[in-house]
Amino acid sequence: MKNEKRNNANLSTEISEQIKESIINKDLDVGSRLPSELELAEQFNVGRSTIREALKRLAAQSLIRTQRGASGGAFINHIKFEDAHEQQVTTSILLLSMNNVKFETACEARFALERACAKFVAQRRTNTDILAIEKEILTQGQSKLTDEEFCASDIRLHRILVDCAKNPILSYQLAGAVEAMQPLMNMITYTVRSREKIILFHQSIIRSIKNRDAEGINFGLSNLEDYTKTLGQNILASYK
Amino acid sequence: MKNEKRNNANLSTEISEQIKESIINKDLDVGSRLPSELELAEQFNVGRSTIREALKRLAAQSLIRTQRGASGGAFINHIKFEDAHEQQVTTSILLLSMNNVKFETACEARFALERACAKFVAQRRTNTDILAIEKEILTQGQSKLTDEEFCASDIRLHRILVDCAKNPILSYQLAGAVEAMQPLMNMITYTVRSREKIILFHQSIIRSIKNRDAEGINFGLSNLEDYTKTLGQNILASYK
DNA sequence: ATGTTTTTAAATGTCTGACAAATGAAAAAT
DNA sequence: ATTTTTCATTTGTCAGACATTTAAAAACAT
Repeated sequence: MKNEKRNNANLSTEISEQIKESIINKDLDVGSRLPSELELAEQFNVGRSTIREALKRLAAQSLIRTQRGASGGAFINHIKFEDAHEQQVTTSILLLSMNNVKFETACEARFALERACAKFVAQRRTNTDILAIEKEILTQGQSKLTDEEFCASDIRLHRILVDCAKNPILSYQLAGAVEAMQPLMNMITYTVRSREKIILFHQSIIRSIKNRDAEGINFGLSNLEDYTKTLGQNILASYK
Repeated sequence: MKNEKRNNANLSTEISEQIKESIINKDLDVGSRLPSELELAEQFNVGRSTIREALKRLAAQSLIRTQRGASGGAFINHIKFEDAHEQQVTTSILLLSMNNVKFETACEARFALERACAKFVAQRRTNTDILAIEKEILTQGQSKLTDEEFCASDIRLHRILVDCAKNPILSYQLAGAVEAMQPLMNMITYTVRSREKIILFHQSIIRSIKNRDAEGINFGLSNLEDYTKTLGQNILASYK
């Protein structure tokens, strides 16, 4: 960690980039402690506040965590899937809303990715998974649910479905696509009629999951995709 | 943007979360300017350095950008797919390396996601796309390439393939999965024999793309997946 | 000797005030 | 009318101070 090239940008960015590189290149081990802010300030020949701003940048990406007190400091974080999940979803939501992505486009991506799991879901689903999905389907049948609650349960169901593939990478990647759709899906009005149809699709899908029938899962998902797109037609060109 | 609930955590985190919420909820429009650091400090009743640390956190997630000078300040960023891409890849790389994800698991996810694009690639590929892929295949035939260069071209080829689907969400999501694999793939030694086989697979895939044959693309990708997994066998249990 | 309390030192968190540097706009000079 | 200069605003950086947290060391009591 030298204090070379401080060319163009501001110091705190430069420094945070350098430390980030060191973490990616494994020059710094997970769990190890960075020098104290005062030491870093001396090493990089900058003020303490500059170091602090650099560290805050890294903390925002959960690359480090800080602890106060005697043997405190900044520690290289072990990034877990859950940590990354939230940020992934937030970013995806903003990407959808800021880039005028059509409902149809987002829908297409979401279901295409879900279908990518079908093969593994059929192979690896456990009975616990099935119970969890069936519970959501039951929830969705309750007529007292608000549109938001119905939608939330729908998203949960699809999350469970994806997790059935038992591949953490798939789960992580798809979380962005599936959960980022929630704001869009929340704009749909779920009539009694449409809820019934969606639940029928879900029941068809869970049957295929039970039977370990990948083709059937795909078919059910495709049908659901088509129906979701028609429901989304009223959300015209783009999501504002 | 009030200064309510400053419960548990430290102030700068609290404040950055509040502003982040305002951005997600569209209380603050894209492109609009936040109050100056001094004004924010007054509003939140904290020091300027606290505000600055909060803003640095947001900047690290490219939620805002800052400009110096007279009519400068912090502006709500329009997050584009390219902006999010780099962070997505970095995070994915760290997730893979820090969570002892098996090569096989990462490989499975990567190819499953790529296959999810096949249908759209077959429908939407342009002649320009095909030329770009063929160029990479030619590159890969040059024997003078180092393993790293061969691998880089391989990754580029698959990026182009994914982009053929003309769905920015898919491209963005898959970039993480595909490019994050690069450090793992770089550990593979590409013998003359294995390069030849990979190129054969690529040629089979590009043929199917030309013929708009989704099934064929899937088949080619699956074959390539199997072969990649055998190549990766020497990378034993996990990526260290 | 052992357990408890107090003290201490180290580290981050926060505030204040100062100055540097960039930048756009207004004012002045040409 | 055009160019130059000045000026005000705002972020970037630094330095010093104090608050707060925390673990370990020291002091104390049992």
